Parts: sequence; C-alpha cells; structure tokens
Amino acid sequence: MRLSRFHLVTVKESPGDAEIVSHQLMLRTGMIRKLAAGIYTWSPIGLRVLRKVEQVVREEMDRAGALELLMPAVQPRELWEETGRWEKFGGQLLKIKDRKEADYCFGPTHEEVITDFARQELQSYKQLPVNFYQIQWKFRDEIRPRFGVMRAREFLMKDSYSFHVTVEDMAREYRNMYDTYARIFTRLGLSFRAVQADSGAIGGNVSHEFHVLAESGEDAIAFSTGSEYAANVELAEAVAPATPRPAPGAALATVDTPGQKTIEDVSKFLGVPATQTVKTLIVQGRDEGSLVALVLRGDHELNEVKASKLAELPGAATFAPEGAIVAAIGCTPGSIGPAGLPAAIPVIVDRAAAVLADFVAGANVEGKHLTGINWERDARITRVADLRKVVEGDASPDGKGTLRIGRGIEVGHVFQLGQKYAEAMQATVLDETGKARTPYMGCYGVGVSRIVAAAIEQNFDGNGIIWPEPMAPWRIAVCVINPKNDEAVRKAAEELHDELQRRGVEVVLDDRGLRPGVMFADIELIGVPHRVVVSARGMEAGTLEYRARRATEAENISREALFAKLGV
RNA sequence: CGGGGCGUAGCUCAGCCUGGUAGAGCGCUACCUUCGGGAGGUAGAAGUCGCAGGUUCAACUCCUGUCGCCCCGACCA
Repeated sequence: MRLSRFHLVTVKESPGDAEIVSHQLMLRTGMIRKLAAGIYTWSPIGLRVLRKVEQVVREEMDRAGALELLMPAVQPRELWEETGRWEKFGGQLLKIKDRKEADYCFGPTHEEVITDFARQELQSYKQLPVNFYQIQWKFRDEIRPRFGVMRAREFLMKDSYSFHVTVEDMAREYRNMYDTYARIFTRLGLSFRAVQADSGAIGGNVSHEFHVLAESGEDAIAFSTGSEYAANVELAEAVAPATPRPAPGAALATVDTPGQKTIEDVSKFLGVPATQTVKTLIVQGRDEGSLVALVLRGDHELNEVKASKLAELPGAATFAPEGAIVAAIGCTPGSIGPAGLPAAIPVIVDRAAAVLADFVAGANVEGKHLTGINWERDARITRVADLRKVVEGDASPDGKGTLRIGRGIEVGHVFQLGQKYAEAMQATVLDETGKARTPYMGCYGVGVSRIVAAAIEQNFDGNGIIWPEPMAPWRIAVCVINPKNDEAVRKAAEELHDELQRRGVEVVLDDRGLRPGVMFADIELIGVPHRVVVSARGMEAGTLEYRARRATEAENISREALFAKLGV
C-alpha cells in the first residue's frame, strides 16, 4: 500500500468531548467519525483494524467447529412477541415501521431469529449438536452511549448460538466456546480475564464474561493472585475468616460520643481501629413497615446485590427512613448498634463482623457508644451471611491466593441459555425414539468493534496507539526521507516495499513526501508496529534504520536482518 | 428520566456579561525558501454564528421555544 494513495487524515488535537484515550486516538487517527450519538463511520484505516479483529474471531470460530451464517438486521415484531421480548427488552430495542405501518425492530441480538431458523431447519437429533455464528452489526438504543465505539449504539458483534439434545452436551460446547474465546483474546495480544458473571433471572445457569483489563473499564472485577478465579465485584464471595471468634475479654461499657456519627469519627474519637468496630444498617424488611439490621465490620462496605438477595428483604436493599428508625429504636442512624435492638428486628451479621470480640458499636442511645461488646453475651445474631463488598487482600473464594480489584472492559460473554427460547418458540427435534425433544441452547457473544477500543486502552503511549501485531492496520511502514529530491532513495524505498509485499508482509510505504517529523508522528500515531527508514544517509552506509514502535532507539541493520526480524 | 454544560470556518476555541453587523491557532489552496522529529514567508479560499420565533433603529450577543451533542446520576444488563 502506498500511503500517497490511501486516505489518511490525522489531527493533532482531539475533540473536547472525547474522554478516554481510545476514543481520542481513534478520532485523531481518523479511524472513526461520528455521525450521531453512538453511531460511527469506520474510515479505511479504521476498517482495516476492525477486519483484522473480525478475521481472528472468524478463524477461531471456524476452528472450534462453528458454522458461519448471516441473519437479517431488521426483524419482524411477531417473532419478538413469541418470546415476550417486544415489551420486555425495553427502550434498548429500536422499533421501526415499514410503509404498511407494520412493526419491526433493528436487531439488538438474534435469539429469536436463530430459534426460528432452527425450528424450520432442525428436525432430527442427528443434526445436533450445531453451533451457528454470524458477525454482524447490532443496534441497541443505549440510554447513554459514550466513549466512542466502546459503548456505541451501533456495534459489530460476533454472536453464536448452539443447539444440543442434552444439558451435558450444552455444557461441553460451553466449555469449547470458553476455550475458543480465551484463544481469540490471546491471539489478539490482549491481557484479559474470564470472570464469573451473574446468572441473572434464569437461575442455575452458568455464565462467564471476558474482560480486557484496563483502568478505564466500566466494570470492577475481583481476581485472585493465586489462581484463575475472577468474578464481577458484585458477585465475588467474601469468605468467612479462618480464625474463630475469640472469647470475650472486656466488660461492656457505655461511653459518651457526642456528635460522633460516622465510623471514622468514632474510631478516631475513641482511638480504636475501624476493624474493631461494627456498623449497623437498618433497611426495610420484606413485610410492609418491618425493619432488618445488617451488621458489617466498620471498615467494610455493604454489597447491595448480595443484600438484595436475602430472604428477609423484599428483593432490594433500601435504607429505612430516619423517622421509622427513631420510632423503632429511639435514636438516629449514627448511634445504632447490634446490642439491645428490639426483638422484632432480625440481626443479619456479615461473616467478618461475626468473628469480632470486644468490639465497639452504637449504643442505640443518641450520642453514646458501647465498648467491649461480644456476640451472644451482649448482642443477638439472627444469622450470619455474606453481605459485604470484597476488598483488595481478601482471601480468594477458591482458597488459592488473595483477591485484587481491577477494572475491566467486557468484550465477550458466554451463556448457557437452556430451553428458554426453544420452548417459547416451540422448536423441537425428534430423538432416536421418535419423540419430540426441546433442544438446549447456548449463546456466545464477542464485541468486535469494542475490542478495537479496548486494545487501544491497553496499548498506547504519548505518541499514539501501539497495536498488537495481529490488529495493526499494517505490520511495517517504510518511510522515505525526501523522496521528491532524491530519485535513488525513492526507488530504493519502493523496491523494499515491493519485496516485503512479495514476502507476504503487510507493508505501507509512506511516499507522501512529508517532512520527516510529520511523517514519523503520523506513523507512530497510527501505531504501526515496525518502522524502517530509507534515506540517502542509510544508502551510503548500506543499512536501513529500523525501529519497533515500543523501542526508544532506532538501530541500523542490513536488509537481511530486517527480513529476519519480521520472520520472512 | 433528573441535574449540569456546550452548539461560532474542516478541527480546537475566543467574542456574548456591557447589542453596532465575525476573529485566532491548526488544517486546506498557490508560490518561494526549507528538508532526519509536528519548518518559515507571501497570497488566498472558507462561517445565513444549530434552528424558529420574539424584543430592538440594530441580535453571535438579550428573551422564549425547539433540535442536536457532551458530562454526572438514576435506569438497564
């Protein structure tokens, strides 16, 4: 490729509304241009990168035995009525009408269409298992699209759907896809983690998300230093402390703590570490007007997802209004503690708080706290539960290593769907006894366009993008110094470009004749992994100047050494 | 959906408070000089100031409405 014939438009300044580095760099390199909120044009250079990702995904899916097909982007309402999702999908579903006023939507996902395809195509168990995939543009009318193609409304996705006679076979394919995804992200040169995800409304089903690790990630994930364990922070289990609760050593005593409301205030005032205190949160119980006390160690935070799943709560953790607390307990939230709570209030204690002895908490009297509190002796425990958010340094739930908290960008999701869609849409196959059976399904998604942004978040420096080689628009750039004034140099560069191309290297020749500084800045900005400079100076010495994108210094090498570096 | 902000040249922005008929830098075009890390000069093209009303002798500027975009939150997964 000759850059003089390519459309490359770069800019020095990035638009003020681009917040994260991938968005800024994709705009500065001209990879994408916004048409409307969350809707982008992919320019020739952007598309080159997108196609690279797409190709890796396609190769690995093919290798895993999946079959590519292509489903319509526009889907009729009737299909969505069958699964109830025309209404349930909510505002993310972009609904459109045709000239006859008939309802359609622009596909945000394709469970309905594939299940419709399956019920027509699949008649016999002999056709199973089968895994269909497509790489296609989806549209989800996000409430707040942001960060460029990271969270766009229109985005390129690889989605696949597998069909199985048995649950066991569904699980086998799930594992196959899990491994395939790991291969895809490894090949793309990304640092990632497979993370346990919420099984959601369909209980018991298994689900994993694949996250690219990056500071700017929208999801917090907890992962073990000593094993493969990783989970969404909301789901990560905080295991019970290994050490048992010590025996009581101190007598219960009341102390005046005027105006000391927060744990920080109280621990500073009394000179007691926050880890020796507990906080008591009063939330609304399942029955109208009832209250429940949730007790956590002073330095821990409530995990609302875990709390909302407690049987004593109405399905959500909602703090009780102050008035109700004063009426039931006799003091405001700053002075509440587990000792001496009314018998009607269940006391659910977090695992870490339950092993404390001689601890400090509110006295349930305004402006007073108790010291030397001990469970059973001074305060009742209705039951112990996992209530808190995990923190850095917690033991990993699988017993290996400790947890670290990081941020991730979700680029893949694998899910065992079970029979939900096949049942709703009456898809069946005949088994070996001639009986109709409802197949089990799995579904698996990869955010192809999001991967491009995620890769940049993980690979950039002050000069621009540093593409992992498999995603780079070109593998090497041949830069010519002063091609206009020096015919011999220009010819030599073209010859080198042609030779690299003959050897199967994706090469771009920067023959635009720009000043060297501008040319180098552009080539670095667009993240080409290798660069070689052809100049009069080099020709005299009989060497080429080579520099890897991540290197700080260039080196003078022979033509053969260059080919060796590229492995050609 | 609630709160906040912004729409002025291809891009980044100033001008608006205090009304008098539009500017800078970058980019773009031509020419000259320059030519190994975002060169210098000369000349030039380019904006119905998001849109629609209103106030006024006069509106980019003030008022009302509207559309678009961005941020925070809630919502959704």
